[in-house]
Amino acid sequence: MSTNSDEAANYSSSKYRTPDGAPADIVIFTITSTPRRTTKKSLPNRKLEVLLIQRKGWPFEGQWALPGGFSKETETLLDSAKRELEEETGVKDIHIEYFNAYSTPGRDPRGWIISHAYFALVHEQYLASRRADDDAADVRLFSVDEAMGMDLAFDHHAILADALQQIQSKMLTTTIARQFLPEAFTIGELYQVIQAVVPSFEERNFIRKITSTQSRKGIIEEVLGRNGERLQSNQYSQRAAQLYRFTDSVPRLSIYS
Amino acid sequence: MSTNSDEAANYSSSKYRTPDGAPADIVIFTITSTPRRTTKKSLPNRKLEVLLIQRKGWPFEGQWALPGGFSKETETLLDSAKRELEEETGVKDIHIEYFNAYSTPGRDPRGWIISHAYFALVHEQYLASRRADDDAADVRLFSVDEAMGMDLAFDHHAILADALQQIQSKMLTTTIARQFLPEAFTIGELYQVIQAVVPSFEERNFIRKITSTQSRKGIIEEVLGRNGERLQSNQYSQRAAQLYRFTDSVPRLSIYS
DNA sequence: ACAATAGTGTCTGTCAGACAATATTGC
DNA sequence: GCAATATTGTCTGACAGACACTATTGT
Repeated sequence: MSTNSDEAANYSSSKYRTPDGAPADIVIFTITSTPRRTTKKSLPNRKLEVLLIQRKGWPFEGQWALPGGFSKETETLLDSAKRELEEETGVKDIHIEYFNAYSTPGRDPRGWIISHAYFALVHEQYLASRRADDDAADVRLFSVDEAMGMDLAFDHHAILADALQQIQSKMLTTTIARQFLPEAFTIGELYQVIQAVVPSFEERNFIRKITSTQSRKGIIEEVLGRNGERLQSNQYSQRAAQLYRFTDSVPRLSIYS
Repeated sequence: MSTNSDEAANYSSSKYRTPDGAPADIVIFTITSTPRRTTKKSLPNRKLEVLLIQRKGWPFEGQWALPGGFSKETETLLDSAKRELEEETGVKDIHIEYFNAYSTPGRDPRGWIISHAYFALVHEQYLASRRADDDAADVRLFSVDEAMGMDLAFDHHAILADALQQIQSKMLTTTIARQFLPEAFTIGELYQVIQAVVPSFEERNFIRKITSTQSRKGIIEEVLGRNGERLQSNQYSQRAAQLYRFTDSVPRLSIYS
């Protein structure tokens, strides 16, 4: 009876056509804040942005594309995506999530290449250095609206569209909003983050629902100081606002109950 | 300036290690009904089952595994998965959905093989022929509980576990229950299907919530005959029950509203 | 009559949605 | 005082959750 390695050697001698690569592409989202021009303290304008790179070589030379790179045999796709993310942004240990694979024949002129798409959520402070060298760079943040209107390389337009749908859905059904916020935040900030990702979101009694509705009360909690006093912030307003943090509770949703 | 094909030819001469295949594996779920032994009409027992095949050759010869097969350069992964699904079950045009990729190095002794996992939901009537030749077959339905306790080939245990989590989540947040039900069904049947997939689901006032709660009323509707009379069924009960069908409305859930 | 499922009555406390009103405080 | 945001008051109709109760009909 033959050993495994014999069989493997035997197997690999087959002449099936095999893929020419398995890259991971990453849709890196961030929310940028720009102060409003008012005489009083006010909430900043927040905008959902996505990081694109300008391609240097064939194919699609000069066009903007999602950052990505070929994965290696010795790593998982997630490792590959994380590596790429760190190369582009300099940060690691960031929320990153797989969402789809793209395999339409001919999608990549280099050959049979199935791309694996991740999205990552990065706090804007981590991208501060990037934003300094802004105009002439080959790595830039674009507003999502703008990016959706561009002629991106490969099928990256479709990938971006899918990623956007993902993040919008997850923004409303999970607590990923925390990825764009500091540990302690005000209700106003949270509301803005949700609206930056899902512009159609509107909830008149937001503060009331999230703080005093029994069924939703669990997802955030008041931040208390060491003496049990409630910590507040007046960073964005004259009147100080209560600070909250996300709890560890995982919301469960159902259309049937 | 060189043409694209020149560049492609030039590019493909690179000697990067490339994957040895990109298979699609499919977790095929169905819900089987077995009549209860009662003297009166009664609802059947429903059980969530998954289709497994017994491997014929190296590697993992003799072990049970998820059905799957290598995709080709000329098809998308979805096409490949659909083809495989039809080969195993004889049915097509069935709900099939991508949910993850598996790329841990060494997961497949045949080489560097990234597997793409789909789940499919098949109405039990389509698998009726399979169930005839039951015991000695190399293709069989297992209850999910049983399958989760087996030593499956490759990392198929993890894939199955992920698929189960997916389908449970989607059962409660989307209308995939329709895939396991006839066009017109009773509330009792719907309740059973949900419970077959999510055993912990329990909703005392189920009929009331789903039929008369304003916010949920849209997802199913009464089935009416040609004269506007309400159609009922007494297949499973002495007292006839109103028939319902799913509407086309897509439920939107949010933890913030 | 009875088993098995289908569906309604009723009650209490909570929530949703709308909008007005008040609170706070740097400028 | 004013602007800008934060937070509470108040009201009505709808819903949630619990449980008891009635309805239907083949066997």
